[in-house]
Amino acid sequence: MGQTEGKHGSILRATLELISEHGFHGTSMSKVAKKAGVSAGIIYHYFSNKDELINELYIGVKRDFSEMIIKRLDESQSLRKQIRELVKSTIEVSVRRPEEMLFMEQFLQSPYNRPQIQDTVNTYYEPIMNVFNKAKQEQIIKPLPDPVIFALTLDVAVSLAKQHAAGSLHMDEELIEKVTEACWESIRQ
Amino acid sequence: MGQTEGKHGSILRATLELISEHGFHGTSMSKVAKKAGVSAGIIYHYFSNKDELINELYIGVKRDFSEMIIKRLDESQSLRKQIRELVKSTIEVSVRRPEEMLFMEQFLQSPYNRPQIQDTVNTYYEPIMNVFNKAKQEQIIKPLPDPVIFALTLDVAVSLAKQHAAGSLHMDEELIEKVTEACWESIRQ
Amino acid sequence: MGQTEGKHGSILRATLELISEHGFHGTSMSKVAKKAGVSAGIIYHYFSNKDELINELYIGVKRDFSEMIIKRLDESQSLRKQIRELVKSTIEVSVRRPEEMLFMEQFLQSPYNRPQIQDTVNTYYEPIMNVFNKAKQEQIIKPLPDPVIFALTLDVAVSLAKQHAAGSLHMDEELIEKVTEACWESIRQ
Amino acid sequence: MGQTEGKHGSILRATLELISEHGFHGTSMSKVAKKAGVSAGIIYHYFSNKDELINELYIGVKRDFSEMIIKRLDESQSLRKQIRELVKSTIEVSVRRPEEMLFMEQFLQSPYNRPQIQDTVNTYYEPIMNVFNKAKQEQIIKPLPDPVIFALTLDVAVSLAKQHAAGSLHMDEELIEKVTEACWESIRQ
DNA sequence: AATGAATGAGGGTTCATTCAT
DNA sequence: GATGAATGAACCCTCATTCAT
Repeated sequence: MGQTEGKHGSILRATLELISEHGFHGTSMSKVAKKAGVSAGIIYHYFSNKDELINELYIGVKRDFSEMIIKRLDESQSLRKQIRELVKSTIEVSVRRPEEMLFMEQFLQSPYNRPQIQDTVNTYYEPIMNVFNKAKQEQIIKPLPDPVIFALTLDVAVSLAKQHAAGSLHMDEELIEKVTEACWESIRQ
Repeated sequence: MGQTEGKHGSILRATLELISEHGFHGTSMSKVAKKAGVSAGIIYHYFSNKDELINELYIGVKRDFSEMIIKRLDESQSLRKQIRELVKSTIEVSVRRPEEMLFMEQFLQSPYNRPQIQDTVNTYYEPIMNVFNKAKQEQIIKPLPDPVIFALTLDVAVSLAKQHAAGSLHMDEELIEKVTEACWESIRQ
Repeated sequence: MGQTEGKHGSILRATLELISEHGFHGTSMSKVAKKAGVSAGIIYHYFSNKDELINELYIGVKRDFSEMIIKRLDESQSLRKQIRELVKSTIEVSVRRPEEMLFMEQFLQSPYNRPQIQDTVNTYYEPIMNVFNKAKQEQIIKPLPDPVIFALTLDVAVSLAKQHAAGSLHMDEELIEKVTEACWESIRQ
Repeated sequence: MGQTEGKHGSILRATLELISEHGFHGTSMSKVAKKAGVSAGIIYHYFSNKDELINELYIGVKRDFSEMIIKRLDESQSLRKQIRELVKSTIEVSVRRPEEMLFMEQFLQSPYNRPQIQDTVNTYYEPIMNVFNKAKQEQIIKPLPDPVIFALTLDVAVSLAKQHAAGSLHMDEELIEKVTEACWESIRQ
């Protein structure tokens, strides 16, 4: 792993794994170094400090997630189908990548989360926002504020993926379909 | 504050405020002591260690929340009305008590959260669970697993309260009504 | 126990038991209070501080031991018999009272042990010293300095009792007899 | 001192000096750091915690002592001479290295002393045990249990060195010779 | 005489960060 | 680029002692 992605990547990956498993509290720079197979000092060559390491990780993970979800969008389809696809993709991606998902959830509740970071990250989600906004304009879904639309769809998706990761719920294809339907019904006009 | 509730209460309150504002990482026992207006040592007279302090705080807050929500239930009303009331109450309580809400959200993502704690806490929510389960039996709402029903209703409520607290959304009475309606439509049969 | 000996005695006894079992490090004033069944504060009514508590305990135990040993002396017997009796008594008393013995051994190696304490305590052992000194004058035993004579007899006795308490050696009557003989042979003229 | 032996050695030496002078209670990690001329944190780079630091120190000192004593053994000599040499060496080494000797005595009476440590340390003393055991087999000394033989010889030696270090006895060459003779007579057949 | 809440210094230990090599 | 020894502040917690009641 360390060979193909370089030290920069090894450090990010080690940080991700440690935080997703042991939380921010249990993730010291020296543990990151050990897990990444590098010296403690070299981390500061690639990242100016712990804050930047974690912020960069968060932004990268967020971009990866948005890309994976956007990649599945098919603009030739109806907005209704596109929105349902967004919900489904979010669940599936979050279930398939539990470490990244758990890390993002922890980040949101941590002091590392600053408004400026969210501003950066939100730009990645603009294509997704656009789908919802178009649907709002065409009066296909309810005229609710963006954060509410998100809470009713994508936040629900992540919430379920978290329970799947915790083992308290098994998200199979059938259940994903049903949940997607439920989310859709909450926002449809 | 310290005068009316005693040191035990001052310590819990100081802990709540610090964690809701600066997170677990930024909440040291000495800061708790300073904020509570007591010496560092006396905390260990009331709580055997930091874990117990935080667990006791969490359990207490969780009980308060469940009581405030359950208090509003009126069993003489239709299950549909009761469920909508549950969603509304959860939003309103979470909006009215942002510190407690943020603390609980942080707790869930922290290493302090252990299964045994959730077992304890879940008993407080049984009356709420019962409403949903009766509605499922009477085929008023969809036959989805409990965690899914929760994700589509109460989790959405907290998610919105969090955005309200962050200032990225203003939850007024009208919006609460609309959201309640949306949540209801996601689970209705 | 607490009833018959009073608080003063309960505190001393609790201190003895705690130190013999857990050492000085593991013996806090609050543990002493709990074990003695008294409040932490009252200890300072009977003893001005921890040092005095421990010193008083040491001096008392030392006096008890010396008395038990001296009580068995029979001045009508030969000096040879008297000296053998001293060794035997020391072993037997130390084996029968392991807590006191272990406490004294710990005390000697602790910072509580100050020359002035030993001066006090040595007066209790004067009758014992006198037996050895008379034997030296009558050239029954070797003309070695007092501390050497003690090391070859009473210190050996305590050393064996310590091993007995640790379980690495069982001191029965037969072995005590043999050891007494060995000690005697080391100092006899 | 720190320059020639490195920080690892400075820390061990500082620990030894502090414990021999002020006991375990008076030896905090920060005092060790100050005396060793290092920061408090670096100690944990060389030793995983206080226990390991002290255990490693004890084992090292014990090995040094056993080596110094064993080095003087001459197997070509009679067992009687060898045993007398063991007693003499033990006294001399203990007198020459009072800090190490006092540290070892404190260690034995401390909670750091665990059976496993003694097992490790006892292997260093096997060559010494063998001399006594051969003498027992050849019926040169009494058939007493090993711990008793030790109490009558090596323990006496340490006991005398302790008094020498305390200033209550001066062990010169002539006295060492006499004591060696006395010890020998206590165990000879 | 007696309680036990309260203090605050000090305990062992961890950790982000730096810097000589 | 890379190492890992080194720092020192901060962490959680314990404890002898005091004092209002």
